[in-house]
Order: sequence, then C-alpha cells, then structure tokens
Amino acid sequence: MSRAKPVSPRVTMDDLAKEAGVSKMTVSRALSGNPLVKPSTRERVCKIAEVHGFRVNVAARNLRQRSTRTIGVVIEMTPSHDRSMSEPYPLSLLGGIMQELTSNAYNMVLTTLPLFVAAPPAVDGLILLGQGMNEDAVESVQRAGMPYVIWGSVDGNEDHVTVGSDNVTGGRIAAQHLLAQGRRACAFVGDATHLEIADRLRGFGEAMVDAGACVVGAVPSAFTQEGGYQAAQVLIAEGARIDGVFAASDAIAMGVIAALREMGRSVPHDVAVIGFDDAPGAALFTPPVTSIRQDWDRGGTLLAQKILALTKGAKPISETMPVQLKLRIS
Amino acid sequence: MSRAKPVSPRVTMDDLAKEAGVSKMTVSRALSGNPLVKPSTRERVCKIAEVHGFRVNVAARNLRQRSTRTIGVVIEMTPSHDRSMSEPYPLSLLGGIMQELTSNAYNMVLTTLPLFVAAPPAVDGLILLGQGMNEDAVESVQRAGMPYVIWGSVDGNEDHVTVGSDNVTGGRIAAQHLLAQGRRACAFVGDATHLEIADRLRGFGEAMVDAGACVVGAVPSAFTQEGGYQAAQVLIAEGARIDGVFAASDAIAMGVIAALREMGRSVPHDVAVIGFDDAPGAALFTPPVTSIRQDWDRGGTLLAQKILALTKGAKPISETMPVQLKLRIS
DNA sequence: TTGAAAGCGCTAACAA
DNA sequence: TTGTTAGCGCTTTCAA
Repeated sequence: MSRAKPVSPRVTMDDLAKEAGVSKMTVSRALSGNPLVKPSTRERVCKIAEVHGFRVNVAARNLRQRSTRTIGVVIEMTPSHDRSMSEPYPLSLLGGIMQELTSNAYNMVLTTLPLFVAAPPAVDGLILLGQGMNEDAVESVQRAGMPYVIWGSVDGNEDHVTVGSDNVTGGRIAAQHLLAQGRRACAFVGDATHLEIADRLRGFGEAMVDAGACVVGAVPSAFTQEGGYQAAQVLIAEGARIDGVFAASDAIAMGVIAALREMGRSVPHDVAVIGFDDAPGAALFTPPVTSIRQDWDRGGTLLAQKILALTKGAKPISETMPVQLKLRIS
Repeated sequence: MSRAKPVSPRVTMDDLAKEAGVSKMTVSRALSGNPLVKPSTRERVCKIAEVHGFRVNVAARNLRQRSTRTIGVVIEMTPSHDRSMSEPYPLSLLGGIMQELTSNAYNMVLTTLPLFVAAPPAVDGLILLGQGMNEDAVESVQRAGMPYVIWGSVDGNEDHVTVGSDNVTGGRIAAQHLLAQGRRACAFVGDATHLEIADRLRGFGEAMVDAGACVVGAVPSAFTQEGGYQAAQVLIAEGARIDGVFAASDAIAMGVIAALREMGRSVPHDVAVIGFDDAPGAALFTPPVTSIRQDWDRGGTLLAQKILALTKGAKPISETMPVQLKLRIS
C-alpha cells in the first residue's frame, strides 16, 4: 500500500486561514503557540493544519525573522574512511558542537571553504575548524561579514574569538614525560606549518632546552599513520640517534612506531614514543600509545557557546583549554 | 589594529542599485554572472558590491527560488569521543555524502530526529541514517513532506528509496569463513532489533544451517567495545561451548576478544572472531580483526546522488551494495 | 482576541 | 541590454 505524497503545491498559512475562516495572522499565532489566540480557535486551526500535513516554510520564516537558527561549521577537508582517525579535527569536536547547538535548538550545516565561497548556506554565524596553513580560511570567513569563532591557536589577535587546547603546555608535558624516562635525544614528527602543531613543537623544544637537552630532529608529516611511517624512516635514514619521539598526533605516533619496529628498534625500550589527541585506537594499539589528551568535547561545546553568544550581540572571549598526559606503554 | 565590522544594517541590492544608477534587477544579474548584462555595467556593479562588502541574503534567495541547495542528514545520536569508532554509522558515511553534495554545490545540515522535529532546518531533501529501532524516524521524516532517502535495509517497500550494504550476504560470508576454519559452534553478538543487524544474523544463520551447523547463541549488544565485552561474558556464563563468534561490528568484536582472553580463551586458537565494517582500528588491534567490509564511501555517494535526483523529480531506485571479507588474524 | 497592512531581500517573467 | 512588476510565505507592527 503506497501512500503516495502529492508533494507539489504545498499548502500555505493562507490556505489554512481560508479554511478556518480566520486571518493568516491568526493561523501563524495559533501554530506558534501564541497564548493570545483563543484555545478553541487554536485547536481548530491546528487540526486543519494537521489534516493538510502543513509544514511552515522555513525559508520564508528565516527571511522574515532575519535569523536561520543555523550555524555553519567550516571544515578543512572532507573526511574519509582511511582518515577518520587521523584528521586533525575528529568527529568528537563536531559532536561537542552539535550537542550544544542542538540543545539550543540550532541546526548545524557542515561546509568546506570552497563550498562556502561558491554556495554560501543560510547561517547566522560560523565556526571555523582550524586556521589552516593558508590565511585564506580566516579571511574568507571574515569576508562573509557575520560572527565567527575559530578552533585553533589562541594568538592574542583581538579581531576574533578563538578556542583551542593549550598546545604549548602539551608540548612541554610531552618533553617532561620523555625526560623523566631518561630520554635525551628526542625528535619531533609533525607539520609545524600548522599553527597548533607549531605550538606543540615550541613547548616541546622549550622544555627540552630548560632541561639541558634539545630536539635532535623535526620531520614534517601528514596527519596519518602513513605520514608517521615515512617520517620515521626519514629520521632514521638521516642517521639521527634518537631515544624518544614526540608525534603531533596519535595516528602519526602509530606510524612512527610501526616504522621503528621494522627497522629493529623496540618501543618503548629503544625509543619511547608519545602522541597527541588520545585518539580512540591509541589505547588499543600494541603497544598502547602514550598521548596528550585534548578535551574535544568541551572544545566543541565552547565553540558553540561562543558563536551563539556572538550572534546575540555578546562579547565572549577566547579560551585555552588544559591538556592532560595519558600515560600508557609506548 | 582591529578592523571592526559594522555588521548591523546590511547593504542590499537596492542600495547597490541606487549607487550604480541601475535597477535592482541589473545588480542581481551582474552579481550572478548573467551574460546579458553589459560587461562595463557588470564591472561597475561588482566593484561597488565589493567596496561595500555586499553578500546576498541567502534566506531571501532561498525563499524566492524555492530551493535551499541544502540537504538535511538525520543522524540517530550525537557522536562523541568514546563512540567515534563504535557508532553504527561512521564518519566515512558522512564523508561520502559530503563529498557528493559538495561537488554538486549543495550544503549539508546535520540534525537529529528531535531537533528536526523541534526546529526544522531549511532543506530540499533528507537523508535518514538508519531506520532505527522505532519506526518513528522514518515516519517523522515522511511527515516533513519532502523527498528523502534512507540508509539501511532494503526492504522492498516501494514507498521509499533505500541504500544499504548486502547484510544478508555479509552474514553468509561470515559463516562461511568460520565454517572453513572448521568452526561448528558459533554464536552471534549484536542487536538484532536493528534491521541491518537482523539481516546479518539471518544470513549467518541460513549459511550455518546450509552447512549442517547452527548458531549456538545470540546475545544482544550495544555498538561498543564495552557492549561486546559484556555480551561475551554473558555468552560464556551461559555455559555455551563456542569456537566461533560473529560480531555485528568491529568494536563489538574487539570487546568480545578482550573478554574471551580474560576468561582464558585464546583468539583465534580456541575461538575465532569475525567482525563487521572493517573499521579503522580493526587492523591495528591485537590480533588484527577479521571483518566484513562495507563500502561506506560509496554508500554516502549513492545516498547523496539519489536524494539530489529526487529533488529534481527523478525516480531513483533502491540499491544494495556488495560487502567483502577482510581476512585477518582473529 | 483578531485582523490589515507592510514588508523581509531577492529573482522569475515579461516588457521595453 | 535594462527595467518594471509581482510576488516567494511568513511575521512584525499597528489598529480594531
């Protein structure tokens, strides 16, 4: 039994109004629960709306109310199967954002920078995930002329509101962890053109120097296991004598570990490896990967709270979130 | 230097028209690249628009064009850190959808069922991820009176377009794999109230029976490692003598393996375990988890293609996608 | 408690 | 090549 839907000529409030013998306005009030309308009227109108399967035209409402109750989230690239745990910004950041937007009855539209430029969605504000290597991202978002917040490095730029983890301290913690194990010849693997990664490297280097040690190598790497694998090979090929590695992400760390092992170095015996993010999977790896945990969930919540505040004319401030050592085996 | 933005009284096409000494219409045409406008006029208009930082009001355009170039994706629950690899529908399904929508210049709004009901976003069509245990989902989406497609079990219901993996065959393959290893006493772990999971169990059972074996136990489980862990304990506590387990997802499989090991059963020696999804992490687990791979990416692409086709008045058909054994150690 | 008027800002359709 | 007219469907504002 196929209940075919005559989707075509949507019924409008005008139609309902005629049928109910009231004005369009009364229909609008009745359906939106305005207490001014007489209960009997409301009931009648609602029943007629129900019968006709009426849905308000959201586009029309958005135009009239000058608000879409929708926030845009600009992500840098499209997630895919192989990358799902290796992206710089994981699902859980989106999860935090979504949680908070949802509980404020806001919708979330996902977009990429090119799409945002080519086909801007109707939104009241924007969350930009990552400053990116190019300043394009921030600039394009600024051009849109609407409120926005950024996930990334808090850089004291008063122009915009930023939320991010304390990457510098994260780097320091990684260094202290390795130093505490007696490691002295440590390398860094990760793409430091990325602002957040640069912060991690900076903190790492500072703490090393503070302890009279130093970073014996820094190799760029994509945010993937494969990237870490290759970077470790480069590191060893260069003849670096290392007993510790700080990887910019857990996926990278896993790749590094795999490469080290293939080259006959045991982890953590010969080389200790610490990652970043506390990605799901880090704990399952063999050996379980020691990591610096970011609170993605709270990050997402903060981003959403701040963009909502901005759309309401408030002036939220940038915020840096603490990170935490997750001690495991590697 | 803070270039504060006077966000307030947005400039409209009317304003530009006055300044350029042309009509609103010409401004609209010029900015949308309509070839009818004289190049010199277009240039003048565009320059003025640029100077004023003009952005079209997308809500107004949406209303007028009766299209939002946006597709809604209804997900069952909010993703979070712990669940990121254990959800029934992972990031990569969204990735496939996003890829396809993006290349058609469509935006994607993520929503949940309650939010969709409470604050419907302005969209031209819907993708529903999962039929859910409650029929609510499908019904709520139908009520919206707009085109939709569903990810899940293709059930011959002509009312809607569905895309999904061939779960029945997936179950058969799992059975054949275990049987080929000489396993005869196999159990199933997973929530069979979920339509797709029920299909997997059905195929599994059929193939077992075909081979003269049978399913010695079926324990429900949430889509998490924790769920699998508990289910395996139940299974053993019930005294089941098993040498094989088919888990409804890889996360569940990992939990099952962990529990079996703690109880002194070795995997795969005493008990072989096969999962489903080929989740990232399955290959990294110890032992690497044998799995049935779903092509999430293609699934997402198909969903997007079909919903776009529907919004254009075409009549796409439901589609079932093949699955594939990923042979590993477990 | 209800209604009438007046747009929100844009673009399809037709006219010039 | 440009302009005029007429809404898209809703809600704000003001009047009754």
